[in-house]
Amino acid sequence: MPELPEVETVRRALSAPLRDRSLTDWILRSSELRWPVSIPESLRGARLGALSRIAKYLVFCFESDQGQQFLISHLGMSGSFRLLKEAPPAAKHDHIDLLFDGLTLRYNDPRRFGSLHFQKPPVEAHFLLRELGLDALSEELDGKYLFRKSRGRRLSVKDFVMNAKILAGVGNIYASEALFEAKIRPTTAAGRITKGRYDRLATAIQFTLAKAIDKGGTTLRDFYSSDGKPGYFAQNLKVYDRGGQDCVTCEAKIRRLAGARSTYYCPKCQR
DNA sequence: ACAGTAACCTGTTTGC
DNA sequence: TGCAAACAGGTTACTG
Repeated sequence: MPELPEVETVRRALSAPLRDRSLTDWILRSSELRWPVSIPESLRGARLGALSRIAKYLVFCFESDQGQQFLISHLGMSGSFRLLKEAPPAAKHDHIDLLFDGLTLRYNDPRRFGSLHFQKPPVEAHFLLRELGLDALSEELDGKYLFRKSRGRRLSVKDFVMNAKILAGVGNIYASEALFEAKIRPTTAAGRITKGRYDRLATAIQFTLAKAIDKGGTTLRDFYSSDGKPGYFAQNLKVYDRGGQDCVTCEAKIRRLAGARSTYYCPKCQR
């Protein structure tokens, strides 16, 4: 169940091995993902150029004599890409194989909340990307941006930073973690937070995401990168999934708020 | 425009 | 042990 650092980890694992390889064929065992998948015939033989990331989307840029074409993929809650030298028989939920010369890229997704779309340039015109706010790691992100966007808004600051139209790439784990770093109570209305605190929050978001990427992401249950490695940031989580445990910096106990998505915070450090 | 909720799915954990 | 409920890292669509 990947957030931005996990998607970036996957991107890094796939980029070098797949770059410049040609897509020779594909196997579509099930097209029933979040949206129906269909792979255009024009992609056959196309060479993979850059593999980039926009928020939690992986963007594969293919080049051929037909020009550029993009594969836009999202892992949803349970999607994963495995890179295989010799592909074993497909297992349950192995929906799609993309066959490159010498390597198989296999997409598995039990819950089928993930997606694959194909798009001609400009890639950012795609309906899933069109309305995204700033990427959470963008150099343009600062306290001023968050402060300006939040004026008059009554939703919680946690829901505010998780809103992809405002800030794209921050999910439930890293929202809680960044708010702890910034010492901000997650339930505070976004519109009532000062500029100075948003300065701290912008810094905390980027710091937290960067550290998680350094550790290869967070493996709580089932996240594994495309080379089979887990992420090691779970050991660095300060509040997420730590309800009832001691705060790492004071004597208070971490609280968990149940809701559509659980929120964790320290009632003493975060005011 | 905004806020809140339901919906899309399967698998695992928790509680009775 | 069995069964049901709750929960899981995401996002869109719908409602008021």
